[in-house]
Amino acid sequence: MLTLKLLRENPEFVIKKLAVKNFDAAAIVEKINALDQSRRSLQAELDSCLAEQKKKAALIGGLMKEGRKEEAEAIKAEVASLKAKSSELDRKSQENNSELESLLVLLPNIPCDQVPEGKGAEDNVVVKMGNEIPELGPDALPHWELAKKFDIIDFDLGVKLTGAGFPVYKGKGARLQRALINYFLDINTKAGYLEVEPPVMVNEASGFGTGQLPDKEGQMYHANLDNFYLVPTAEVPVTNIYRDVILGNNDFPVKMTAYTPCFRREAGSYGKDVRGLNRLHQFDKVEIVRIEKPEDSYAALDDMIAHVEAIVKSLGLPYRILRLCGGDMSFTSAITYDFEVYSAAQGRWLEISSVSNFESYQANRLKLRYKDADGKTQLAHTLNGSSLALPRVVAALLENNQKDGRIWIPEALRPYTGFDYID
RNA sequence: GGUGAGAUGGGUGAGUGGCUGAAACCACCAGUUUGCUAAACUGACGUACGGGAUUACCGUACCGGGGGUUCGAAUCCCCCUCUCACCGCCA
Repeated sequence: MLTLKLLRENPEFVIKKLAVKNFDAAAIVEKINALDQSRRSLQAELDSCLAEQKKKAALIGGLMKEGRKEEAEAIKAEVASLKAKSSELDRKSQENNSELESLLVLLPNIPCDQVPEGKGAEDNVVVKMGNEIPELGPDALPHWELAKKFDIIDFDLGVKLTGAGFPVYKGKGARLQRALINYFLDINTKAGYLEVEPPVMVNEASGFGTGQLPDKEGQMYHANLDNFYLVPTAEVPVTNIYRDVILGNNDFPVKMTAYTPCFRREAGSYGKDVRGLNRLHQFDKVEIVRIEKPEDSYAALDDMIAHVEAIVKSLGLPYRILRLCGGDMSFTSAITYDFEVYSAAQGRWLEISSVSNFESYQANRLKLRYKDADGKTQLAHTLNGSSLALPRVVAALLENNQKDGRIWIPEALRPYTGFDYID
């Protein structure tokens, strides 16, 4: 959520910036500011009415004790009429504020200055590329064929047990998953991220805190008997650790990492782009989350990007880093960098990480604040990124490293897998 | 699943109708004392919104959440949620 203060003090700025996200905010901003205005005047009126009510009611006890019954009764009558007035004002202001609130959540986060303009994926800017794209022979197979050939991932069995998008990893396939998770967690903790193992189901308040609810309700699996949601990413439980928290000025930086399975309904996405590991309903991901002071958040973002890049580099996968354009960014993000790896047999770039700074947008919803050096309470900044999401890493590893009838495991990973190749 | 107890500020915990935005203690913060540490003493110590000469100040709301009774509710009533304990079951 954007803050009312910003909208009130700098509406033109907000409108201009949201245009970068192709969002026409003019009408909403104007409405919000009108409602904000009435919110304040209603509250001022209500407060003074309540103050008078309170003062008068307090007199009654004393008058009764002194036996001045008639005076007491007179005041009672006055209070009664004040009460009628204040409850009417209260009703009005509640109505006003809930309308305000419902408009406020419609506004996406404003993109920061570096975000390029653009409509969609084709307008994203490639800021960096690394590692070589391998030359594969004409008999190279896509990963779903390789998975079958080596019997390491069984999509059909997943269909039997659950449904499409819930693969079963077997043998070296399963071991590879475990190796990648441990490898990523080890790198992250070495870089100072605290390892956290959170619940994979969250309550409604947590879903709201990070912005999945109410807008993306249909994208999460819902355990309706208990009203819990299966997490679509570790970002949700991990960031919510700091919901309703006021940090001290010296509690920074907060750096956390977590592995969780992620569950996504992916309602409405079908077709060839979702084949094999490209898009799943359940997948494994290691996430990093940071909470920073506003003045430090962009340095933290750079640090996270370098960190994720080092991991991708170490796996030897050809990668590129994209700065997403306004039209392709998420609702809540101020800036997002996507990491993609090249999956050679498919001939496609696959997104394996998304690193974002949310500035104070999430923090405002989460009520995540800190006391600055002057003792003032301010909203903190939140950031997160995948480091990394497994399935597409696996897809690219399988496809790019097929050679001589084997799939070769990158050096860095071998201590974790315990084998050098899959055959 | 059964039974019972409970939810008060960062923590422990007092408070059964007005003098309680809330005792006391602990923790935290600032200061004094001190060779250092510790201890002792002094002071400050919730959040949000609003008003305002916009760091002093004032008002209102908040004692799990919602509703009700009353001139007045942390305190009485109703509903909901959650937590804990014991029993049963169980990785």
